[in-house]
Amino acid sequence: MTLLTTHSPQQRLQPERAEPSSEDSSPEVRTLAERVFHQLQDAIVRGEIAPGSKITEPGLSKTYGISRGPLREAMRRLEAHRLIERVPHVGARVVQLSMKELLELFDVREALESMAARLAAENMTTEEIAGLRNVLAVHESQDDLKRGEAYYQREGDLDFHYRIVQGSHNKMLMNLLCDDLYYLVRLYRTQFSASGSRPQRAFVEHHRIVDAIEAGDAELSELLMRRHVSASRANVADRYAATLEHTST
Amino acid sequence: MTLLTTHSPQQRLQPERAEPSSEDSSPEVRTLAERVFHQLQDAIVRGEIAPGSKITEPGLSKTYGISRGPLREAMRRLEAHRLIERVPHVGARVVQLSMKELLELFDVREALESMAARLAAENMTTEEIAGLRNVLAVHESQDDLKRGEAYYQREGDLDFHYRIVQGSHNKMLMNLLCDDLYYLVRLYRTQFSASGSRPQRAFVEHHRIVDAIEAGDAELSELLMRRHVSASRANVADRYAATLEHTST
DNA sequence: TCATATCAAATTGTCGACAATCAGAAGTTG
DNA sequence: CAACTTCTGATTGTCGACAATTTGATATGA
Repeated sequence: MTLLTTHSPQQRLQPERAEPSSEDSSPEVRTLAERVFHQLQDAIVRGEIAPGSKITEPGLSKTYGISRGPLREAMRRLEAHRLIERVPHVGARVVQLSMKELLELFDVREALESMAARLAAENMTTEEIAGLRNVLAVHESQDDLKRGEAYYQREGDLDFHYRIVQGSHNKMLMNLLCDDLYYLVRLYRTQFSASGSRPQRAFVEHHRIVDAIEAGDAELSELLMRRHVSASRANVADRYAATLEHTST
Repeated sequence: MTLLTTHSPQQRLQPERAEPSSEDSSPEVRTLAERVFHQLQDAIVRGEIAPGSKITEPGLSKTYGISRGPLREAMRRLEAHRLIERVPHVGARVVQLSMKELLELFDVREALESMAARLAAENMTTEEIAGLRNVLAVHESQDDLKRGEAYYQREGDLDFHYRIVQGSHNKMLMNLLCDDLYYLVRLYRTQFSASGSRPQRAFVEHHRIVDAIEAGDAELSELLMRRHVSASRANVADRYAATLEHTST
């Protein structure tokens, strides 16, 4: 399923673009380093490269058919995004997640996303709010169809948070959350594979948040988003504690 | 007190460096790419490389006496830290700051540092708190000596915030604030060179925050830190507005 | 048998050279 | 004289090769 883009000696930047799903060519795929960065990012987040596994430059170089130069630049970017860990003269491996770090990530998200919700209540346009409501509608209908299924709920949930961050109109916040942390969130979700969680309650919370944003109530938006993330964190922590007790007892 | 690990038996580059201020050799200077990354980071933050100026690979390569390979990796890291901006096939330039982005940075700091203060109140050890108080003492004595002077107050202020973030014992928070944002804060301070600000009031606020942390009052610590950062932001915004009116009127 | 020292294979770090692309100067034409 | 085209110079992107370092395996000794 991994679409291998054969180098295409001709065809520099044909205006034809058909793939709607693969978004690896929209922003910056004019260089090999950028392309392999996005490919590796996807592969890691999807779990196609095992977490904790060592990745070697000659190996990847051969796999992706490029030289080690651009590859190393891509790895440097992955390192900066905390998706891989490197040790000089030793090598790199896909980041390995601990429950402690996952909870740390939730704390950071709570801080940043509550701020995002506050700013969104102040700055979001009516069009953006409409789009946000639409996301909730799609989200909900899909949940009607397949209620236990968590996959679509997954992306829908991220899409919801994503749009609120965009609505903050704060570029720095957008970069931090969307470019850095959300990839980590996806990684954690695939690694702790299940962690499906409280869909109904999350729905209600999402709606309340949008209501507050639409009303322009910055304080309430912030508070609700803080609680929403905090509840997710508590849910994950509880499940983890239950797992521990279950195995030990 | 930064432990210098003298490695280099050959020592190709500068045989001796006596600068006590340059702390470029503590964590990871085993490779040229790491070294030039820290050197460039310092040079940019200090304003030695003009903001907005275009930086060219052959130029830097010659300046630092290394090949373009490691240099490009260093630049990729600088790009990830938002200290330079790159355009494929065109070039890179030192980031140019706008007041809008500075205010955005303050919003992000407000969110993250208030969370850090909350966690610090819960997790900081007595030794760490003692160190924090010591920073305030040094801070204050220097202010007694040279009250108008803002330079030492500068670093002292950052040191204060730095230690609280460390005290949160949240690695992700530490990385985000200390490795990414604080370099941006320094850069903004040198670019908006003055922005000396309300030292007395900041002193009081710092003390109150430490009091709350020492008392283990997480909620209060968070609130005070939020107000502290918010006040700094307002101060900068006011000065900027005044500057605008002054020039236009 | 276990511990230590030596060594070899593989991997990472670095370099110089070539190809692709862009920005600006020069020239041409209406 | 202005606008467009062409071209040249420089810069960026990519590659393959060499040097430096690490890891694990082998051999040696107590």
